[in-house]
Amino acid sequence: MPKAPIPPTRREPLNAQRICDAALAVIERDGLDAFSTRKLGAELGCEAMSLYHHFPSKAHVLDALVDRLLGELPDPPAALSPAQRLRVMALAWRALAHRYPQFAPWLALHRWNSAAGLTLLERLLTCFADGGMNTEQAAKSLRVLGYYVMGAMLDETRGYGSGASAVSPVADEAVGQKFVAVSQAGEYFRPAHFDATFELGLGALLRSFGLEAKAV
Amino acid sequence: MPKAPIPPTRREPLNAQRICDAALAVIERDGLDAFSTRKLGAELGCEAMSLYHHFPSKAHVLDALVDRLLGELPDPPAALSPAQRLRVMALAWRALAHRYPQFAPWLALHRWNSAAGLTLLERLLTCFADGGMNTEQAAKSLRVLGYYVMGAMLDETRGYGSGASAVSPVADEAVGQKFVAVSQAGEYFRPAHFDATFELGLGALLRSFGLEAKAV
DNA sequence: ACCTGAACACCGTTCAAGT
DNA sequence: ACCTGAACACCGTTCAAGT
Repeated sequence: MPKAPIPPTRREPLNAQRICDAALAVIERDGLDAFSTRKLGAELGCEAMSLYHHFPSKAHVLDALVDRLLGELPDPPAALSPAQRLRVMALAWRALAHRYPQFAPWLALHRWNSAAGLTLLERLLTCFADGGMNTEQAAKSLRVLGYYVMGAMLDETRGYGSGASAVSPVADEAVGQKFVAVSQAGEYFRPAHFDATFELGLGALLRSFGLEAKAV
Repeated sequence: MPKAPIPPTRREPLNAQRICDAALAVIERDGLDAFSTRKLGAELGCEAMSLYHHFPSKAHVLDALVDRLLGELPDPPAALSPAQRLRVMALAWRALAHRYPQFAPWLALHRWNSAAGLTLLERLLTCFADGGMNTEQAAKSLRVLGYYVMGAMLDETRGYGSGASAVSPVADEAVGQKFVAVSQAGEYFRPAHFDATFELGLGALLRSFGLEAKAV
Protein backbone atom coordinates (compact mmCIF):
# COMPACT_ATOMS: atom_id res chain seq x y z
CA MET A 1 0.00 0.00 0.00
CA PRO A 2 1.43 3.39 -1.02
CA LYS A 3 2.07 6.15 1.47
CA ALA A 4 -0.72 8.62 2.13
CA PRO A 5 -0.37 11.80 0.02
CA ILE A 6 1.22 14.75 1.77
CA PRO A 7 -1.40 16.93 3.37
CA PRO A 8 -2.74 19.63 1.02
CA THR A 9 -1.85 22.35 3.53
CA ARG A 10 1.84 21.64 2.92
CA ARG A 11 3.08 24.82 1.29
CA GLU A 12 5.47 25.47 -1.56
CA PRO A 13 9.12 25.21 -0.62
CA LEU A 14 10.79 28.54 -0.03
CA ASN A 15 13.01 30.17 -2.59
CA ALA A 16 14.72 33.52 -3.01
CA GLN A 17 12.07 34.87 -5.35
CA ARG A 18 9.15 34.10 -3.03
CA ILE A 19 11.02 35.54 -0.06
CA CYS A 20 11.73 38.79 -1.90
CA ASP A 21 8.12 39.11 -3.05
CA ALA A 22 6.86 38.64 0.47
CA ALA A 23 9.46 41.02 1.90
CA LEU A 24 8.42 43.83 -0.42
CA ALA A 25 4.76 43.20 0.38
CA VAL A 26 5.39 43.32 4.14
CA ILE A 27 7.52 46.46 3.87
CA GLU A 28 4.95 48.36 1.83
CA ARG A 29 2.14 47.21 4.09
CA ASP A 30 3.73 47.71 7.53
CA GLY A 31 6.68 50.01 6.86
CA LEU A 32 10.42 49.45 6.72
CA ASP A 33 10.94 49.84 10.46
CA ALA A 34 8.33 47.21 11.26
CA PHE A 35 9.84 44.72 8.82
CA SER A 36 11.37 41.81 10.72
CA THR A 37 12.52 38.31 9.90
CA ARG A 38 9.87 36.92 12.20
CA LYS A 39 7.11 38.84 10.45
CA LEU A 40 8.47 37.83 7.07
CA GLY A 41 8.42 34.22 8.20
CA ALA A 42 4.82 34.53 9.32
CA GLU A 43 3.91 36.00 5.93
CA LEU A 44 5.49 33.00 4.23
CA GLY A 45 4.08 30.44 6.65
CA CYS A 46 7.47 29.37 7.97
CA GLU A 47 9.78 30.05 10.87
CA ALA A 48 12.00 33.11 10.69
CA MET A 49 14.99 30.80 10.80
CA SER A 50 14.05 29.10 7.54
CA LEU A 51 14.98 32.29 5.73
CA TYR A 52 18.60 31.80 6.70
CA HIS A 53 18.76 28.83 4.38
CA HIS A 54 18.26 31.18 1.45
CA PHE A 55 19.86 34.43 2.64
CA PRO A 56 22.73 34.88 5.09
CA SER A 57 21.03 37.83 6.84
CA LYS A 58 18.07 40.18 6.80
CA ALA A 59 20.20 42.82 5.08
CA HIS A 60 20.88 40.40 2.24
CA VAL A 61 17.15 40.10 1.61
CA LEU A 62 16.82 43.86 1.35
CA ASP A 63 19.87 44.05 -0.89
CA ALA A 64 18.43 41.40 -3.18
CA LEU A 65 15.33 43.57 -3.41
CA VAL A 66 17.44 46.59 -4.40
CA ASP A 67 19.17 44.56 -7.07
CA ARG A 68 15.89 43.33 -8.47
CA LEU A 69 14.44 46.84 -8.66
CA LEU A 70 17.61 48.32 -10.15
CA GLY A 71 17.51 45.59 -12.76
CA GLU A 72 14.03 46.75 -13.81
CA LEU A 73 15.27 50.20 -14.79
CA PRO A 74 15.13 50.83 -18.54
CA ASP A 75 18.05 51.14 -20.90
CA PRO A 76 17.03 54.24 -22.88
CA PRO A 77 17.26 53.96 -26.70
CA ALA A 78 20.57 55.09 -28.15
CA ALA A 79 18.67 57.35 -30.54
CA LEU A 80 18.01 59.74 -27.67
CA SER A 81 20.53 62.46 -26.93
CA PRO A 82 22.79 61.95 -23.89
CA ALA A 83 20.82 64.52 -21.90
CA GLN A 84 17.54 62.85 -22.84
CA ARG A 85 18.86 59.46 -21.79
CA LEU A 86 19.98 60.88 -18.44
CA ARG A 87 16.55 62.39 -17.96
CA VAL A 88 14.82 59.09 -18.66
CA MET A 89 17.03 57.23 -16.21
CA ALA A 90 16.68 59.87 -13.48
CA LEU A 91 12.90 59.82 -13.79
CA ALA A 92 12.75 56.01 -13.79
CA TRP A 93 14.97 55.85 -10.72
CA ARG A 94 12.81 58.38 -8.90
CA ALA A 95 9.65 56.56 -10.01
CA LEU A 96 10.79 53.43 -8.18
CA ALA A 97 10.73 55.38 -4.93
CA HIS A 98 7.15 56.43 -5.58
CA ARG A 99 6.12 52.90 -6.47
CA TYR A 100 7.63 51.59 -3.21
CA PRO A 101 7.58 54.57 -0.84
CA GLN A 102 8.20 52.53 2.29
CA PHE A 103 11.23 50.86 0.79
CA ALA A 104 12.51 54.15 -0.65
CA PRO A 105 14.97 54.99 2.15
CA TRP A 106 16.82 51.70 1.76
CA LEU A 107 16.65 51.99 -2.02
CA ALA A 108 18.04 55.52 -2.08
CA LEU A 109 20.78 55.12 0.50
CA HIS A 110 22.13 51.86 -0.78
CA ARG A 111 25.43 52.00 -2.61
CA TRP A 112 25.39 50.81 -6.19
CA ASN A 113 28.27 48.39 -5.83
CA SER A 114 26.29 45.31 -6.81
CA ALA A 115 26.29 43.96 -10.36
CA ALA A 116 23.00 45.65 -11.28
CA GLY A 117 24.13 48.92 -9.71
CA LEU A 118 27.45 48.95 -11.51
CA THR A 119 25.75 48.25 -14.81
CA LEU A 120 23.60 51.32 -14.25
CA LEU A 121 26.56 53.48 -13.28
CA GLU A 122 28.39 52.38 -16.41
CA ARG A 123 25.38 53.31 -18.50
CA LEU A 124 25.08 56.72 -16.87
CA LEU A 125 28.78 57.49 -17.26
CA THR A 126 28.52 56.59 -20.93
CA CYS A 127 25.88 59.29 -21.37
CA PHE A 128 28.22 61.93 -20.00
CA ALA A 129 31.08 60.65 -22.14
CA ASP A 130 28.85 60.64 -25.23
CA GLY A 131 27.99 64.24 -24.42
CA GLY A 132 31.65 65.18 -24.71
CA MET A 133 32.87 64.98 -21.12
CA ASN A 134 36.18 63.62 -19.91
CA THR A 135 36.36 61.15 -17.03
CA GLU A 136 36.60 63.76 -14.29
CA GLN A 137 33.71 65.87 -15.55
CA ALA A 138 31.58 62.78 -16.09
CA ALA A 139 32.28 61.41 -12.61
CA LYS A 140 31.53 64.67 -10.85
CA SER A 141 28.43 65.38 -12.92
CA LEU A 142 27.09 61.91 -12.18
CA ARG A 143 27.59 62.55 -8.50
CA VAL A 144 25.82 65.89 -8.68
CA LEU A 145 22.85 64.39 -10.50
CA GLY A 146 22.78 61.51 -8.03
CA TYR A 147 22.70 63.82 -5.02
CA TYR A 148 19.72 65.61 -6.46
CA VAL A 149 17.66 62.56 -7.42
CA MET A 150 18.45 60.80 -4.16
CA GLY A 151 17.45 63.79 -2.06
CA ALA A 152 14.23 64.21 -4.02
CA MET A 153 13.32 60.53 -3.62
CA LEU A 154 13.76 60.69 0.13
CA ASP A 155 12.09 64.03 0.62
CA GLU A 156 9.09 63.15 -1.53
CA THR A 157 8.48 59.79 0.10
CA ARG A 158 9.34 60.21 3.76
CA GLY A 159 6.02 61.92 4.43
CA TYR A 160 4.20 58.78 3.35
CA GLY A 161 4.67 56.87 6.51
CA SER A 162 7.97 55.89 7.98
CA GLY A 163 7.89 58.66 10.58
CA ALA A 164 10.92 60.86 10.08
CA SER A 165 8.89 63.92 11.01
CA ALA A 166 9.70 65.89 14.14
CA VAL A 167 8.37 64.29 17.29
CA SER A 168 7.51 67.70 18.72
CA PRO A 169 6.28 69.59 15.68
CA VAL A 170 5.10 73.16 15.91
CA ALA A 171 1.32 73.25 15.67
CA ASP A 172 -0.12 74.36 12.35
CA GLU A 173 -1.83 77.43 13.82
CA ALA A 174 1.45 78.60 15.33
CA VAL A 175 3.18 78.13 11.97
CA GLY A 176 0.58 80.31 10.28
CA GLN A 177 1.10 83.09 12.80
CA LYS A 178 4.83 83.05 13.42
CA PHE A 179 6.25 81.66 10.17
CA VAL A 180 4.37 83.50 7.46
CA ALA A 181 6.61 82.67 4.51
CA VAL A 182 6.69 78.97 5.39
CA SER A 183 2.94 78.94 5.80
CA GLN A 184 2.38 80.51 2.39
CA ALA A 185 4.96 78.25 0.73
CA GLY A 186 3.31 75.15 2.24
CA GLU A 187 0.86 74.92 -0.62
CA TYR A 188 3.74 74.28 -3.04
CA PHE A 189 5.26 71.56 -0.84
CA ARG A 190 2.31 69.26 -1.48
CA PRO A 191 2.52 66.12 -3.66
CA ALA A 192 0.58 67.83 -6.46
CA HIS A 193 3.67 69.94 -7.09
CA PHE A 194 6.29 67.19 -6.77
CA ASP A 195 6.67 66.55 -10.51
CA ALA A 196 7.00 70.21 -11.49
CA THR A 197 9.44 70.91 -8.66
CA PHE A 198 11.60 67.92 -9.51
CA GLU A 199 11.65 68.96 -13.17
CA LEU A 200 12.84 72.44 -12.18
CA GLY A 201 16.06 71.16 -10.67
CA LEU A 202 16.53 68.30 -13.10
CA GLY A 203 16.34 70.64 -16.08
CA ALA A 204 18.70 73.13 -14.47
CA LEU A 205 21.30 70.47 -13.71
CA LEU A 206 21.09 68.80 -17.12
CA ARG A 207 21.46 72.18 -18.87
CA SER A 208 24.40 73.07 -16.62
CA PHE A 209 26.26 69.98 -17.82
CA GLY A 210 26.41 71.49 -21.33
CA LEU A 211 26.16 68.10 -23.00
CA GLU A 212 26.34 68.14 -26.76
CA ALA A 213 23.14 66.98 -28.41
CA LYS A 214 23.91 63.81 -30.30
CA ALA A 215 22.85 63.78 -33.95
CA VAL A 216 19.83 61.51 -34.43
CA MET B 1 25.58 65.07 65.13
CA PRO B 2 25.01 66.01 61.48
CA LYS B 3 24.30 63.41 58.84
CA ALA B 4 27.25 61.94 56.97
CA PRO B 5 27.94 63.70 53.66
CA ILE B 6 26.55 62.01 50.58
CA PRO B 7 29.11 59.69 49.07
CA PRO B 8 31.40 61.43 46.56
CA THR B 9 30.52 58.86 43.88
CA ARG B 10 26.97 60.24 43.70
CA ARG B 11 26.77 61.71 40.22
CA GLU B 12 25.24 64.92 38.90
CA PRO B 13 21.48 64.72 38.40
CA LEU B 14 20.41 64.15 34.83
CA ASN B 15 19.18 66.95 32.62
CA ALA B 16 18.29 67.36 28.97
CA GLN B 17 21.59 69.00 28.10
CA ARG B 18 23.72 66.22 29.59
CA ILE B 19 21.57 63.55 27.96
CA CYS B 20 21.94 65.18 24.53
CA ASP B 21 25.70 65.55 24.92
CA ALA B 22 26.05 61.91 25.85
CA ALA B 23 23.73 60.79 23.04
CA LEU B 24 25.77 62.58 20.40
CA ALA B 25 28.98 61.14 21.84
CA VAL B 26 27.61 57.59 21.78
CA ILE B 27 26.23 57.97 18.25
CA GLU B 28 29.51 59.26 16.83
CA ARG B 29 31.48 56.61 18.70
CA ASP B 30 29.32 53.53 18.06
CA GLY B 31 27.09 54.54 15.14
CA LEU B 32 23.44 55.46 14.89
CA ASP B 33 22.21 51.87 14.63
CA ALA B 34 24.02 50.82 17.79
CA PHE B 35 22.62 53.76 19.75
CA SER B 36 20.17 52.48 22.36
CA THR B 37 18.55 53.86 25.48
CA ARG B 38 20.31 51.22 27.53
CA LYS B 39 23.71 52.19 26.15
CA LEU B 40 22.94 55.87 26.68
CA GLY B 41 22.02 55.11 30.27
CA ALA B 42 25.29 53.26 30.78
CA GLU B 43 27.18 56.25 29.36
CA LEU B 44 25.44 58.53 31.85
CA GLY B 45 25.76 56.13 34.78
CA CYS B 46 22.03 55.61 35.19
CA GLU B 47 19.32 53.18 34.20
CA ALA B 48 17.87 53.50 30.72
CA MET B 49 14.51 54.20 32.32
CA SER B 50 15.78 57.36 34.01
CA LEU B 51 15.91 59.01 30.61
CA TYR B 52 12.15 58.83 30.38
CA HIS B 53 11.89 61.42 33.11
CA HIS B 54 13.47 63.94 30.76
CA PHE B 55 12.33 62.78 27.31
CA PRO B 56 9.14 60.90 26.40
CA SER B 57 10.98 58.57 23.98
CA LYS B 58 14.28 57.79 22.32
CA ALA B 59 13.13 59.64 19.19
CA HIS B 60 12.60 62.77 21.26
CA VAL B 61 16.25 62.69 22.31
CA LEU B 62 17.36 62.51 18.69
CA ASP B 63 14.95 65.27 17.75
CA ALA B 64 16.30 67.48 20.50
CA LEU B 65 19.75 66.88 19.02
CA VAL B 66 18.53 67.96 15.58
CA ASP B 67 17.05 71.10 17.05
CA ARG B 68 20.23 71.94 18.84
CA LEU B 69 22.36 71.49 15.72
CA LEU B 70 19.93 73.43 13.52
CA GLY B 71 20.05 76.23 16.07
CA GLU B 72 23.81 76.46 15.61
CA LEU B 73 23.51 77.31 11.92
CA PRO B 74 24.57 80.87 11.13
CA ASP B 75 22.32 83.74 10.07
CA PRO B 76 24.33 85.16 7.17
CA PRO B 77 24.86 88.95 7.18
CA ALA B 78 22.22 90.90 5.30
CA ALA B 79 24.98 92.66 3.37
CA LEU B 80 25.47 89.50 1.32
CA SER B 81 23.41 88.98 -1.83
CA PRO B 82 20.52 86.52 -1.63
CA ALA B 83 22.49 83.93 -3.61
CA GLN B 84 25.51 84.37 -1.35
CA ARG B 85 23.35 83.94 1.73
CA LEU B 86 21.85 80.76 0.31
CA ARG B 87 25.34 79.47 -0.42
CA VAL B 88 26.50 80.15 3.13
CA MET B 89 23.51 78.35 4.62
CA ALA B 90 23.76 75.37 2.26
CA LEU B 91 27.45 74.94 3.10
CA ALA B 92 26.84 75.27 6.84
CA TRP B 93 24.03 72.72 6.70
CA ARG B 94 26.21 70.29 4.79
CA ALA B 95 29.13 70.94 7.17
CA LEU B 96 27.04 69.67 10.08
CA ALA B 97 26.79 66.29 8.38
CA HIS B 98 30.56 66.13 8.08
CA ARG B 99 31.03 67.16 11.69
CA TYR B 100 28.66 64.39 12.83
CA PRO B 101 28.79 61.77 10.07
CA GLN B 102 27.12 59.03 12.11
CA PHE B 103 24.22 61.26 13.01
CA ALA B 104 23.94 62.60 9.44
CA PRO B 105 21.14 60.26 8.26
CA TRP B 106 18.83 61.33 11.06
CA LEU B 107 19.84 64.96 10.60
CA ALA B 108 19.23 64.93 6.86
CA LEU B 109 15.97 62.99 6.82
CA HIS B 110 14.30 64.83 9.65
CA ARG B 111 11.54 67.24 8.70
CA TRP B 112 12.11 70.86 9.66
CA ASN B 113 8.80 71.31 11.43
CA SER B 114 10.30 72.16 14.80
CA ALA B 115 10.80 75.76 15.93
CA ALA B 116 14.47 75.85 14.92
CA GLY B 117 13.69 74.22 11.58
CA LEU B 118 10.89 76.60 10.75
CA THR B 119 13.10 79.57 11.61
CA LEU B 120 15.64 78.31 9.09
CA LEU B 121 13.01 77.71 6.42
CA GLU B 122 11.70 81.23 6.93
CA ARG B 123 15.23 82.61 6.56
CA LEU B 124 15.82 80.62 3.37
CA LEU B 125 12.51 81.63 1.80
CA THR B 126 13.35 85.25 2.55
CA CYS B 127 16.50 84.92 0.44
CA PHE B 128 14.49 83.77 -2.55
CA ALA B 129 11.96 86.55 -2.02
CA ASP B 130 14.74 89.13 -1.71
CA GLY B 131 16.08 87.82 -5.00
CA GLY B 132 12.83 88.72 -6.71
CA MET B 133 10.87 85.46 -6.56
CA ASN B 134 7.18 85.07 -5.86
CA THR B 135 5.92 82.53 -3.33
CA GLU B 136 5.62 79.64 -5.77
CA GLN B 137 9.06 80.12 -7.30
CA ALA B 138 10.62 80.52 -3.86
CA ALA B 139 8.93 77.40 -2.48
CA LYS B 140 9.93 75.22 -5.42
CA SER B 141 13.48 76.56 -5.56
CA LEU B 142 13.92 75.92 -1.86
CA ARG B 143 12.79 72.35 -2.37
CA VAL B 144 15.20 71.87 -5.28
CA LEU B 145 18.12 73.22 -3.29
CA GLY B 146 17.10 71.08 -0.32
CA TYR B 147 16.99 67.90 -2.40
CA TYR B 148 20.52 68.56 -3.59
CA VAL B 149 22.08 69.38 -0.23
CA MET B 150 20.30 66.52 1.50
CA GLY B 151 21.39 63.99 -1.09
CA ALA B 152 24.97 65.23 -0.92
CA MET B 153 25.04 65.02 2.86
CA LEU B 154 23.85 61.44 2.83
CA ASP B 155 26.00 60.31 -0.04
CA GLU B 156 29.16 61.90 1.32
CA THR B 157 28.74 60.52 4.83
CA ARG B 158 27.22 57.07 4.41
CA GLY B 159 30.58 55.57 3.49
CA TYR B 160 31.99 56.60 6.84
CA GLY B 161 30.48 53.83 8.83
CA SER B 162 26.81 53.09 9.15
CA GLY B 163 26.91 50.30 6.64
CA ALA B 164 24.53 51.15 3.84
CA SER B 165 26.84 49.53 1.31
CA ALA B 166 25.79 46.45 -0.58
CA VAL B 167 26.10 43.26 1.43
CA SER B 168 27.27 41.39 -1.65
CA PRO B 169 29.47 43.92 -3.40
CA VAL B 170 31.24 43.13 -6.61
CA ALA B 171 34.94 42.63 -5.91
CA ASP B 172 37.22 45.48 -6.88
CA GLU B 173 39.15 43.43 -9.43
CA ALA B 174 35.93 42.46 -11.18
CA VAL B 175 34.88 46.12 -11.29
CA GLY B 176 38.15 47.04 -12.98
CA GLN B 177 37.66 44.40 -15.66
CA LYS B 178 33.96 44.54 -16.37
CA PHE B 179 33.01 48.13 -15.50
CA VAL B 180 35.74 50.23 -17.04
CA ALA B 181 34.06 53.61 -16.87
CA VAL B 182 33.08 53.13 -13.23
CA SER B 183 36.57 51.99 -12.40
CA GLN B 184 38.13 55.07 -13.97
CA ALA B 185 35.57 57.41 -12.41
CA GLY B 186 36.22 55.92 -8.97
CA GLU B 187 39.13 58.26 -8.39
CA TYR B 188 36.77 61.24 -8.50
CA PHE B 189 34.32 59.66 -6.06
CA ARG B 190 36.83 59.94 -3.22
CA PRO B 191 36.47 62.40 -0.32
CA ALA B 192 39.26 64.58 -1.72
CA HIS B 193 36.84 65.62 -4.48
CA PHE B 194 33.73 66.08 -2.32
CA ASP B 195 34.04 69.85 -1.98
CA ALA B 196 34.65 70.53 -5.68
CA THR B 197 31.85 68.17 -6.72
CA PHE B 198 29.39 69.71 -4.30
CA GLU B 199 30.31 73.19 -5.54
CA LEU B 200 29.63 72.13 -9.12
CA GLY B 201 25.97 71.39 -8.47
CA LEU B 202 25.49 74.14 -5.91
CA GLY B 203 26.75 76.79 -8.32
CA ALA B 204 24.64 75.42 -11.16
CA LEU B 205 21.47 75.44 -9.07
CA LEU B 206 22.06 78.90 -7.59
CA ARG B 207 22.72 80.33 -11.06
CA SER B 208 19.62 78.64 -12.43
CA PHE B 209 17.49 80.46 -9.87
CA GLY B 210 18.36 83.78 -11.56
CA LEU B 211 18.30 85.69 -8.30
CA GLU B 212 18.92 89.42 -8.58
CA ALA B 213 22.10 90.51 -6.86
CA LYS B 214 21.18 92.84 -4.05
CA ALA B 215 22.96 96.17 -4.00
CA VAL B 216 25.51 96.28 -1.20
C1' DA C 1 10.98 64.97 41.95
C1' DC C 2 13.88 61.75 40.39
C1' DC C 3 15.37 57.20 39.78
C1' DT C 4 15.16 51.96 39.82
C1' DG C 5 14.12 46.92 38.87
C1' DA C 6 11.26 43.69 37.05
C1' DA C 7 8.54 42.73 33.34
C1' DC C 8 6.38 42.76 28.53
C1' DA C 9 6.57 42.27 23.88
C1' DC C 10 9.55 42.37 20.73
C1' DC C 11 14.36 42.03 17.78
C1' DG C 12 18.51 39.30 14.61
C1' DT C 13 20.99 35.40 14.76
C1' DT C 14 23.37 30.80 16.46
C1' DC C 15 23.07 26.19 17.22
C1' DA C 16 21.76 21.49 17.64
C1' DA C 17 18.23 18.74 16.24
C1' DG C 18 14.68 16.93 13.31
C1' DT C 19 12.80 15.03 8.57
C1' DA D 1 18.53 19.75 1.59
C1' DC D 2 15.40 22.10 4.02
C1' DC D 3 13.18 23.42 8.10
C1' DT D 4 12.32 23.84 13.24
C1' DG D 5 12.49 25.06 18.32
C1' DA D 6 14.98 26.58 21.99
C1' DA D 7 18.17 29.77 23.32
C1' DC D 8 21.26 34.03 23.49
C1' DA D 9 21.98 38.64 23.68
C1' DC D 10 19.84 42.28 22.77
C1' DC D 11 15.80 46.17 21.90
C1' DG D 12 11.98 50.36 23.49
C1' DT D 13 8.81 51.09 26.77
C1' DT D 14 5.25 50.36 30.85
C1' DC D 15 4.46 50.02 35.47
C1' DA D 16 4.71 49.79 40.34
C1' DA D 17 7.86 50.72 43.69
C1' DG D 18 11.53 53.02 46.04
C1' DT D 19 13.99 57.45 48.06
